[in-house]
Amino acid sequence: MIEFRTGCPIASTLDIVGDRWSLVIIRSMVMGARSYSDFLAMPEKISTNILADRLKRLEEAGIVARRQARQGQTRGAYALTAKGGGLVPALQALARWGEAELPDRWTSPERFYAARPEDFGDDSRGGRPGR
Amino acid sequence: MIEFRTGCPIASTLDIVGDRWSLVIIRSMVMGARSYSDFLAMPEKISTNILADRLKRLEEAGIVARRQARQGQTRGAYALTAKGGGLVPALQALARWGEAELPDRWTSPERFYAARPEDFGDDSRGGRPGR
DNA sequence: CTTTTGAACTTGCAAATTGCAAGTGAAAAT
DNA sequence: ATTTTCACTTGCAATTTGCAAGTTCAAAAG
Repeated sequence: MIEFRTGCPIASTLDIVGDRWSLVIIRSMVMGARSYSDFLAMPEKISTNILADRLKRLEEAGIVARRQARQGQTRGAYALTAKGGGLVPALQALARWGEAELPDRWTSPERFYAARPEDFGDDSRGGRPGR
Repeated sequence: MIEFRTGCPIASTLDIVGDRWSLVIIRSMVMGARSYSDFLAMPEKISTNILADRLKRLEEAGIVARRQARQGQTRGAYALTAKGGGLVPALQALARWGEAELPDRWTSPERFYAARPEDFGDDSRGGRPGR
């Protein structure tokens, strides 16, 4: 069980995703990452134990869902839930700040800023936008 | 010197403010906290060594400025710079997510959502809005 | 069908970060 | 002049992070 410092919505949100890796993982999911190896391939080079732990915590928090490995599927894939998709605006705001205030950062691809919370969750079959 | 994991603007922003306390401190500054003891009085109960360290790092990052203790002033006060004010939208997005998705969180006061980046920085004498 | 491969974790430990409690030193208050 | 308060610093213990090896199990290869 996760311990909230106070009832403050900001502090509480950070109690869930305010560590060194969670938002980086979620960013990659917004950009299309689905599998464990997709996350291990992130340029930031997360280590495997931390990744496994973060995925578990994010799943427990209802931000990420392990999609059932159905017939014909290779292994379980991860997806952002609707709740997780709700973090998209926060991620975009952090990205804008980084691009505006820090020198020499990458420019986020257009599809990142085009992402909307509604693009995620609800096991929406029928066309994810991103490629 | 701060080490960036990659050139990703999100990861880099988190390399600066993505620890357990920095954004909580900045939230309190948006809400009007100015002095060391204001921060120690936060409901989240930060410990003094962490607070001193975070203020130093945020100052080095240009997010917070130590206002000179001039004649007639009590002791040095801290203020958000324009660069720091740029984080307001990210904070508001995090707050909205917390209020929408986490049960029983506090409702942020109206002035928090009313805050705008331009309210901060540039040693703006002549009327801070808050209060 | 047996072996190999590779993706998805686990485990063990060292290093770094965080948190608590107790100082310290200079300015303010009395 | 002495006490109190504010703004830190210091010394550990506890937690978290990171690295390097395993381990497991399904699927592909032989």
